[in-house]
Amino acid sequence: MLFSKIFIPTLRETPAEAEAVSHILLLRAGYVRQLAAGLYIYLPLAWRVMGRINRIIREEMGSIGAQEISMPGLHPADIWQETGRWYDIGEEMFRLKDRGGRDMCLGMTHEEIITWLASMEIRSYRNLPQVWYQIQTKFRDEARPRSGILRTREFIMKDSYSFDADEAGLEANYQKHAEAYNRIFRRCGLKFHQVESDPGMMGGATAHEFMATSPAGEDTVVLCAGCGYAANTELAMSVPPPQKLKGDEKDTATEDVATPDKRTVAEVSGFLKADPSCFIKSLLMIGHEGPFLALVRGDQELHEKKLQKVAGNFRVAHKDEVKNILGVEAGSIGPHNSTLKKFADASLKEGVYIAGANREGFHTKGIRPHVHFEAEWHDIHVAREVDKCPKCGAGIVLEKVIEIGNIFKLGAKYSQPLKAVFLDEDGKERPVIMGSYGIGPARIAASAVEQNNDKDGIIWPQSIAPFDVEIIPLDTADRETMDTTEAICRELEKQGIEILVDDRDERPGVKFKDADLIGIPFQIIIGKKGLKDGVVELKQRRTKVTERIAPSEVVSKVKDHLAVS
RNA sequence: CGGGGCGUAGCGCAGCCUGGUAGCGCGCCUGCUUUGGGAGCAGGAUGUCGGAGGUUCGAAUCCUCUCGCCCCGACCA
Repeated sequence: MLFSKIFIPTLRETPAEAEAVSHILLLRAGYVRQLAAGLYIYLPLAWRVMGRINRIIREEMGSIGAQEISMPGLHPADIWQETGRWYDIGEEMFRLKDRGGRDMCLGMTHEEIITWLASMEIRSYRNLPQVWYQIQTKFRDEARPRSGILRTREFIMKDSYSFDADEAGLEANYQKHAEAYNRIFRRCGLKFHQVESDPGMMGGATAHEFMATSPAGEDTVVLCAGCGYAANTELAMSVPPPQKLKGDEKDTATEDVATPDKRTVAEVSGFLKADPSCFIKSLLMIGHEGPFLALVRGDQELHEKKLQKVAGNFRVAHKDEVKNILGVEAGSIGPHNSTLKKFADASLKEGVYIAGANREGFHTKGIRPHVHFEAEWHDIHVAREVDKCPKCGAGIVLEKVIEIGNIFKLGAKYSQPLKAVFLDEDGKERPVIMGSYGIGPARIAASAVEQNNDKDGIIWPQSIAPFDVEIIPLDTADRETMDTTEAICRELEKQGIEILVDDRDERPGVKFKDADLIGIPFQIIIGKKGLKDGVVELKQRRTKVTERIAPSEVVSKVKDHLAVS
């Protein structure tokens, strides 16, 4: 491919709206352009990258027996009404009416549609198992699209769905997908983790996410080097360090102390000269069944999602509600002498604590769990790096990550309402057991850029680079330079290696800068200087290491490099 | 949806506070020179100052409304 014939609008300066590294580089290197918030146009280079990623996905999906199909992006509402998601999902679903006034929506995922298909076509256990997938556009009216192509309102997703007769079959398909996903992300050159995740609204018991390491990520995972425990912080357990007592705590008696104008844990902690871990943070929440207290240790933060899982939907009480319900300001709440229902972090099961006295300007010392208050105990704190692994006690590490794939065991969650049933060997009708499995190819691309770049631009992993090699003839008017370029080009193409030739009549500096920015892993630089010595230069984008070699040897050298990378 | 920021030439920005003929750099076009890391010189083109309304003799600048984009948070099947 000739540079002059492919549209690569590189930018010298960074567009103001870009913040994330991948966003900046994909814009600057001429890969994408933004149409509106969360809507992107993929230019030729980006589309080639997507093509390579999707090819890897197709190969690996094929290897586990998945069959590619294609489903509409426009859906009738009634199927979504049958599963209830038409009503459960709010503004995130794009809804519209057709000319006949029928309710429609743009598909944000395809469980409903594929289950409808299964309900129509699968009759017998003999038809099972099936694994169907597609690489197709999804629509989600995100509250806040962000970070370039990382979170968009329209995006391509590889989604597959497994149909089995029983749980054992699901387990097998789930494992196959997990293995295929590991191969896909490894082949795409990503650093990633497979972690336990919250099944959330997808339903089902088991779910894992595939997370690419990146500071631009929206999620955080907890990783244990000791035993391999890995989980999204939304559900990751962790054991906090022991409480730091001063040693002068009294046995059982509680005592109120004046703490004028001190509200936050930090303020009271400094005032009373006690470590934050000696405090109970009490937060008033409004749940479906009325107000309740959430309790965490003073040195910890409450994880609202974890609490939601055990307490149901809730919201933080407003200032005036705190005053009305408890009679004191937020800084003076305590768990003792309160009759409200309480959810407490498990770390509060033991120890002696200071908490708000439930009267203005005072805190109570000497509060003991079980003695002075009872609660429902759960891990509801935000994991920190000072915490220990819940499985093996070793230290844990927190990492920012981008979600690039997920796998869910759905069970009968969709097959039941949509009546996707089959007759088993005994002639008994049973719901199909399902799993659903997603990958975001654009997020793979963005993650690859996030993980592989330097001050000069992108450094693509070989497997998903838009081209394998960029050839840079420095003087396009020079006969020998162009003859050599064409000869090398022909040989490389014969080997199935994809090449971009910068045939533009530009100064060498411009070509070098653009080549580094675009990030094709190898550059072959052909200039008069080198040809005088009978050599061309083979440069690795990542290391900037340059080898001077004879034109006749370039092809085999490139093949050597491609083989190892 | 809550909080913050920004909309001025293709891109990056200044001008706004304190109203008075809209500027700079890069890019673009022409010519000459140059040709191994975003060239030099000379000449040139380019603006509904996001939009609407208002104040004023006069608005990019002040006021009101509105649209869009970005960031933080909430949300995220």
